[in-house]
Amino acid sequence: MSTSPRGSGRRPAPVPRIRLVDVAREAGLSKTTVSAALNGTGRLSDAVRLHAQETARRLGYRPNATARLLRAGHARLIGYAVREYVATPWSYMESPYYAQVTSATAQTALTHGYALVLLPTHSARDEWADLPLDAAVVADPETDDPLVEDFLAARIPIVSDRRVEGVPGAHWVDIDHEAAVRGVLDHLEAGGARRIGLVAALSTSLFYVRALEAYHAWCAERGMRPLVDLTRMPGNHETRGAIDRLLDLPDPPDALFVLSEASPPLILETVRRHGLRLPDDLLLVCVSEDPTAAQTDPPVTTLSLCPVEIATVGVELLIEALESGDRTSTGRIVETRLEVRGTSRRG
Amino acid sequence: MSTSPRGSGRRPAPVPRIRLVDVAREAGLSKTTVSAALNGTGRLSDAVRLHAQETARRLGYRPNATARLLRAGHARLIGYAVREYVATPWSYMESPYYAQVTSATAQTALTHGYALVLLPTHSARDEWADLPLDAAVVADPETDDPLVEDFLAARIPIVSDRRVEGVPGAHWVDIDHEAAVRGVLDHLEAGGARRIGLVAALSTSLFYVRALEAYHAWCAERGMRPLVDLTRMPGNHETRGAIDRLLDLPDPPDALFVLSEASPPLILETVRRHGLRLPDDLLLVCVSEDPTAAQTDPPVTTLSLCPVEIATVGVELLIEALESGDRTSTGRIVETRLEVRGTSRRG
DNA sequence: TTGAAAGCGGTACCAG
DNA sequence: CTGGTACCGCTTTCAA
Repeated sequence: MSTSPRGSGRRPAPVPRIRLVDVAREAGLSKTTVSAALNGTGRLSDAVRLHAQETARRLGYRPNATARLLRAGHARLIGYAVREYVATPWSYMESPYYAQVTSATAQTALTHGYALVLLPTHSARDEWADLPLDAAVVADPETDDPLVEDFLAARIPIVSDRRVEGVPGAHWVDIDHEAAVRGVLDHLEAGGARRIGLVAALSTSLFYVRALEAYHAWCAERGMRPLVDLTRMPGNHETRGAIDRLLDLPDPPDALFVLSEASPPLILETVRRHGLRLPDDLLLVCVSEDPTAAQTDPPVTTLSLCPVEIATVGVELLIEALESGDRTSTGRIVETRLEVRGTSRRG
Repeated sequence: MSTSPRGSGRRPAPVPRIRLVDVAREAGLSKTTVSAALNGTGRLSDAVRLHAQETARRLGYRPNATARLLRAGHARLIGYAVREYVATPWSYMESPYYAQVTSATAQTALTHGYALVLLPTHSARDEWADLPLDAAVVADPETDDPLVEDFLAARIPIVSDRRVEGVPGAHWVDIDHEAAVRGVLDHLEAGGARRIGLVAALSTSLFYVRALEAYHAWCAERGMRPLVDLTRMPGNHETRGAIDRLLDLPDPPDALFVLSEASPPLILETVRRHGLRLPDDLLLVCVSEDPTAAQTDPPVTTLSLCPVEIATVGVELLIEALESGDRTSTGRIVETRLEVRGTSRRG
């Protein structure tokens, strides 16, 4: 009989969970009527509606989400993966930058009625193939990222923070790296810097690559000798080593532009060990989203890559495409923001 | 006809997505056979299997995740919400503590084949009722948290980091607050502290409440005069104000135990503005998961609340319960860890 | 105003 | 070795 406990499953299955039919039977109504009563649809008499609702409540009925989704044809779920940032599969969360990207992504998705599913950094197809994703956000994809290609092949629209033109279903947000770097260098130059040292991570990350190019171009235009120290990885420890090397040079820089994400107060401490005062002896600008930058003495000037804007714009682009069903690629450039504070402002 | 494009949906619906039947028809086979071929189940001839697979590949077939889930009866999805930490709905991500809880939760879930869905801090039932959650992790629930009650009513097992005994479907991990606080105080006393000042946030959070109780009890046992400064909220700014007040006292403490999460290098800077050297003039222990604590000079002694262990144990408890179908409450106490570093070690 | 029945897209029995 | 068919739980015509 169809009323027998379903699924001769391997479990004891204490209470086989109340289904719509169970409520219907108990209430002496049909599935249809109960469904309509519970969803506020259809035209039912108040008495019947109330009776159905009451019965459902009494039995502790909860609709099966999966069944609804199957019917609805979408899950209102968006996948979220951070690529390339790969100390460990989830370490990106401890970076202020990604913390902001992640929370803003979740927030924006939510306001549009979508929930975010966290995907691991190294996710193969089978990690998400069983998830009913409507769309995906891929932060910092690699070039020809297989994850991206899989999503696209599955006709799951994506958004990434890397400009990609003309790929159907692929949307993007990006920043103008060159303008950002030049903005900082111009600012330092205006503050009196004659020799600007750059600390970056030796990474395939497009951000570093493009920023370095912009730096070299900017220096060349002025006949300024470039002065770069590349760490092998981002992070506090390596960054401090790089700063030490630069400041120990016989001809040390009078300004520092630190691209590799490091803790602002720690950078301050590192500089001070060399007996330098900021901003008098050295101008300093860091790329950082760490709010402590504003709380040190003096506060640290930072270049913000605007993770919140990137995430917000990206998700909106994505959802717009999703809900219009339009797979033509869209994209936007987001502005970076130079927060001028004490370490780069003299007098 | 059943072959007509489904769903006279309001969208243009460019390519109505390939279904299993489409592949079957194209391959001249039945749904069953194609399904078996693709899933590696059943006993099929190699020729047929290959043909089915090839056809599926050629048409770009992707199984519908929702339909599979409906059949499977579970979604392998775990909801994740952080409560009570409520500057803004997602701000917890910027705290090192929660960053670690979150990533460890995701990691552990993943290794057991579950994905994590981010739920907003203030989520009402309708925010997740349509999500096919198998279980949920609720970090820092409030007392009688409605979210918890909703999950339980929906027969969705949960785990939280608050001890709760005997509630079916509710599992927990917790730390021994009293032992943790006493451990720190004993350590400071052994280092020569005669008067230990405490900085905590005025919060309903159980952690602060229990820690304060333990502190007062410990002081009473020794006839030591308690010295507490409560900030209204956790965070760097308020914490520094509290430290300033304590150190400006006519009879200032010779040791500080900072419970309210604040950036270790910033705390160091604050103390130094009072002309104090660490650890000679002042011993310092902070509750913090911030890795920069180990990188300052001197490095800062911290009490770690072990977010990674809490998350790992919690998720394992949860999944064990989930997969055994056993709703009897389980729980575990996790040890905290005192990382003794330069600011509390003299000589 | 109510209910029967047809799907949503797969999977897994069995019978052939 | 293969395919018909029931079914997962719900929503939505459509007919009564």
